[in-house]
Amino acid sequence: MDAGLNDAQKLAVNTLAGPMLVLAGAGSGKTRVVTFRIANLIKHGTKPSRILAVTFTNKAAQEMQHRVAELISLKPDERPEISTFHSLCVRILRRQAEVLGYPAKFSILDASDQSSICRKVLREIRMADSTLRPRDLQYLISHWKNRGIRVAQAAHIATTDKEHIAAVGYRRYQDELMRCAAVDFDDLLLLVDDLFGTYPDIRKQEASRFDHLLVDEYQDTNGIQYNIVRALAEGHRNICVVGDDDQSIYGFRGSEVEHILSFPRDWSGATEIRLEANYRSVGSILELANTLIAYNSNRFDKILKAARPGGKRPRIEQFKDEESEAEEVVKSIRIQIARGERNPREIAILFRTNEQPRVFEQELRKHDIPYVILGSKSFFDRKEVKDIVSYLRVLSNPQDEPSMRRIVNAPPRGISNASVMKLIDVATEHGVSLWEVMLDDEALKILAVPARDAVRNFIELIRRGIKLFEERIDADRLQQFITDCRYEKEVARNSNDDAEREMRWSSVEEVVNSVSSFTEKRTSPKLESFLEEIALAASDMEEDKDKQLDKDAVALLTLHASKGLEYPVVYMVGLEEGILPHKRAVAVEGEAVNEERRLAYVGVTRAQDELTMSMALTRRKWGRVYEQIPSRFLFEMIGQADNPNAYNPGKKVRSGK
DNA sequence: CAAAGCCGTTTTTTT
DNA sequence: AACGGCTTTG
Repeated sequence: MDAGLNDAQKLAVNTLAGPMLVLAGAGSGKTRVVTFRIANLIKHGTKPSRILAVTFTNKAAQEMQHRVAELISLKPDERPEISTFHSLCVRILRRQAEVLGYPAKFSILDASDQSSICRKVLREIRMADSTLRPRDLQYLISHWKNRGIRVAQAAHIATTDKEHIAAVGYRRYQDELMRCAAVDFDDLLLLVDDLFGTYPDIRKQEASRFDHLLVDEYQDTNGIQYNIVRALAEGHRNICVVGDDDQSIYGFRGSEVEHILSFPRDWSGATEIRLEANYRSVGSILELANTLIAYNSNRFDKILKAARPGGKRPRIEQFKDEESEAEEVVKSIRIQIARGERNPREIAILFRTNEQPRVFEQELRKHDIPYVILGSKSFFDRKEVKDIVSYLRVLSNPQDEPSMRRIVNAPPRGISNASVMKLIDVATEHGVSLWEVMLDDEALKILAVPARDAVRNFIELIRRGIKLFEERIDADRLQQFITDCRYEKEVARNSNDDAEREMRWSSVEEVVNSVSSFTEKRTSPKLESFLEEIALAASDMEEDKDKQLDKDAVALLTLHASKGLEYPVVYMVGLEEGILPHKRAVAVEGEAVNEERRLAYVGVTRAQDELTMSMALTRRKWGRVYEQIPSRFLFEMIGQADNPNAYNPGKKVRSGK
C-alpha cells in the first residue's frame, strides 16, 4: 500500500489510531498521503462509511473521492463520506431540521441576496449621519458569524458607532432571514454549532456515525469549523488533520493559523509528522519560496527540500503599464506554444484581484490562445441564469423574498416595483413573508385593481410551477415552466439586437442543460437538491469548465483559487505594492501583511519548472493612471530586504516538538 | 405601469 | 468603466 512513499509519508499513512497532525509543505504529496491513508484504513477493516473526510472546496472533495476509488475498490453504497464543511452541515441540518424548528425547505442565500437584505435593513434602521454602508454591514455580520459571535453577543462586543449600528442591523438581518425562510452561508455552520451546543444527544448521534475524521487544509479552519471538528472527534479521538501553516490565506473569513499551531496542545499525545520533501518545484523556485516565507514569524519552522535540485532561474520582469505586461506575458506564452515546448494547459497566470485578468483575457483572445478563467462564478452572475434560478428557488420556497423580488416582474406582468414595495412594507410590519401577503386578499386591497389582478395571475403561475416540480426536476419540466413564464419576453426586452438576444437565450439554455446533467447523476432528482448543489457548488455546476480544462487551455486564476494546484509554467503578475500585498492589508500591517506574504508563497510554490514574476510601473484604475512600486515580496525573495527572522530563527519561531 | 436617464458606488481574497 | 438603484418622463 505504501510503495513509493518516503518515510514521513509512510508514517502518516500507517499510523491509524489517535490524533495526528500532518504538517504538509507545499508539493509534499499531501493529497497522496491523505488518499493512501483512507485506503489503508479501509484495508485494515474500517468500514468506508465510518470514515469522514472534510475538505474546504468541492473540487478537493471530488478529487479525493476519485483518487480513493482508484486505490481501492468500493461498493457504491459503501463509500467514505468525503465532503466540504458546508455540505456536511447542510446534511446534518436536513436530518435535524425538526429539532431546530426550521422549515424543511430553506433557501441558501448568496452574497448578492445578503447585500440586498443588508440594504433593506439599513434603510429601516437608518440613523442620522450613519456612515455604515450595506457592504460594511454585510462584512461585519459575516465577520462576526465566522468568529462565532451571535446576535446577542454582537452588541456587547461593539465598540465603535458603526459597530453598534451594525449590531442592531445584525438582529434585524436575522429576523429578515427568518421571514424569508432562508439562511446564509455562515449560518450553515453556525446552526450546526448551535445544534451541537444545545443538544448533546444530537452531537453524540452525529459524532457516532464515524470512527475516523480527516480534515484537509486544517490551517483554514475558522472558529466554528474548529468547534465542529472537535465535537465530531472528541469521542473516538481518531482525528487526522493535514495542513500547512504557511498556506493559511483565508483570515478574512475567520481562519486562524492558531488552530493548526495549537493542535499538539489541543489533542494530547498527537503524532506529529512533517512532510518537508517537495516533489513539485525545482530547487531554484523553492529557494525563493523558502527565503520569502522566512519573513513570517508565527509559524512552524520548516524548510522545504527540493527533490529536484537546480532548475531554471525564476525571472522577474518590469513593464511600463498593465497593457504591456499582458502583451509581453502573452507573447512569451505564445512563443512557447508555437515552438511546441508547452501545451496551453501547462501554463497558468496567477493574480491577486479579479480585475486583473481582463487585459490578459483580451490579449489571449486576440492571439487565439485557448484559456479558462477558473473559479469565476460568471455563469451564475448572468442575469438570465440568476432569474431562472430565482424562479426555481421561489417554487421551492415561496417565502424566499430576494428571489421573489427578482422575478416577480420579469418579464413585466403589471406588478410594478412600487406595488411590491407596498406589499413588502405590510409583510415586514406583520413579520410575515411577501408571499403570504400576496395570498391575503384583504391585504391586496392596498393595490390598484389592475395590479391586484396581476398579482393573482402571478400566484397562479407560481402554483402551477410548484405542482410541476413537486415530484422531480428535469429539463422538460423546466423548459415547460420557462415557456409558461413567457421568459423569452424578458430576454427580448433586455436585448438590443438579435445577436444579443441569442446570447442571452443561450444562457437560459445552459441552465436547462445543467438541469439535464443533474438528472442524469441522480436517481431521484429533487428540485431542492438541485438548488442545494447550485448554492454550495456553484463552480462545479459548469460542466463545461472541466471540458475546457481538457480542451487544453491556459489557466487564469486568483492566487486564492490556485491553492492545491500545480502548473509547469507559472506567471505571477501584478507584483506591486498595493496589489500584493493588497493596500487594505498594508493599511493594517501586522498579520494581514503576513497573510499576503503567505499568498505570494502559495503562488510561487504552484510552479513546477518555470516561474516568471512581473509588475507594471503604472496602472490604470477607474480611468486614472497610478504609479506603482515593486512589491516588497520581490525584494525579500532576492535577499534585498532585512529579515529579522533570518538571523535569529529560533526566537519567535515555534519548534513543533 | 414601463422605459429612459441620471446619479453614485465600486474593487481583496471565497465556501 | 460599468453596473444598479432611484427618479423622472411617457
